[in-house]
Amino acid sequence: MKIVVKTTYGMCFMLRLAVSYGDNYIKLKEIAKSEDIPVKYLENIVSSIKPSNLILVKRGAEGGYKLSRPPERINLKEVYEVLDGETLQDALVEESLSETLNKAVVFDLWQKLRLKLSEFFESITLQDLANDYMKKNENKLFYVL
Amino acid sequence: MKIVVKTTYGMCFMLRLAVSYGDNYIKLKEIAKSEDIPVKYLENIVSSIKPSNLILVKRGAEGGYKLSRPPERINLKEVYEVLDGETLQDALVEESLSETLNKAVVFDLWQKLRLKLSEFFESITLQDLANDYMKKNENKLFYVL
DNA sequence: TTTATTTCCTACTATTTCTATAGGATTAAT
DNA sequence: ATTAATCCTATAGAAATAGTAGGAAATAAA
Repeated sequence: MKIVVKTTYGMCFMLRLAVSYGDNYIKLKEIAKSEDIPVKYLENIVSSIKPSNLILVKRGAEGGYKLSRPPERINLKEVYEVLDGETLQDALVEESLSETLNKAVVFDLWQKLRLKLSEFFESITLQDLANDYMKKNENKLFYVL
Repeated sequence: MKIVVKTTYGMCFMLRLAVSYGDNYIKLKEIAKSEDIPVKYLENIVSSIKPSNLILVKRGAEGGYKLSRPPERINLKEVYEVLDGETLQDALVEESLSETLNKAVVFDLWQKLRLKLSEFFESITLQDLANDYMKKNENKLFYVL
């Protein structure tokens, strides 16, 4: 069970939009550069975020992205689910496997696990992450001085 | 984030040993058959479980496997970690990614998630699973009659 | 209206991981 | 000895991951 790079990149992107909430549209290229993410790869990732309506887009020159809602009203479950491609409710299940009694028990276990994950992500908002970011940034500045 | 088939198969195998705890050594072939798992694949999986010392092996004719401890003294964290190949503590992290401030925040998030997963698995024993199995089996028999 | 800039879309590719399969070596009971 | 089981190494096809590439469409500014 792994968190793939795509999910980390996507979460970083959303975090950046959260930190900059209230500003103008943020350019993808800018984020890719400061976060050290391949531009073209981030484009792919963001294109998978768009259908969720979590972000607003402005195309063309001086375009970019911003959150469609205040970060305190976006929880990480929404973000995670769109990045991971499936809802946490349905995830983890292997449809292809035959049903035996043991497997049924184990699938029930995976179901409980899913619920835990769901609760975890739902309990955190993008604003919480942004706050963590601010805190880390302060510490960083402190050590530089 | 997905649970791979190997983990499901491995958990089924351990559950079967838990249900049969107290009996003689159980043959892999037998488990593979009743659980509808490819024999050779299960051999591979079990060979990755062995180093954990969660199971005892008897080679040769009339050989097989059994749990090395009572199922109520084996928690699923131990089982999961050996199946997944790494400890939940260290899992999920992408070493290769460069460190930016955003990534640091997101990695902290993954760390918290790890902790949740760890707690979840640690709170359940193989005996708990075996009890679930028994319960399901009773219901099944009930409906057959 | 042209140019520069930015997102959007489709396709491709290399690498890794997953899911097995194959064949035989080793071990132990009968 | 024979049979039955685990053990070991190697291989291979399929799928997912992590990107790359090239240009089309949209928009702002000159």
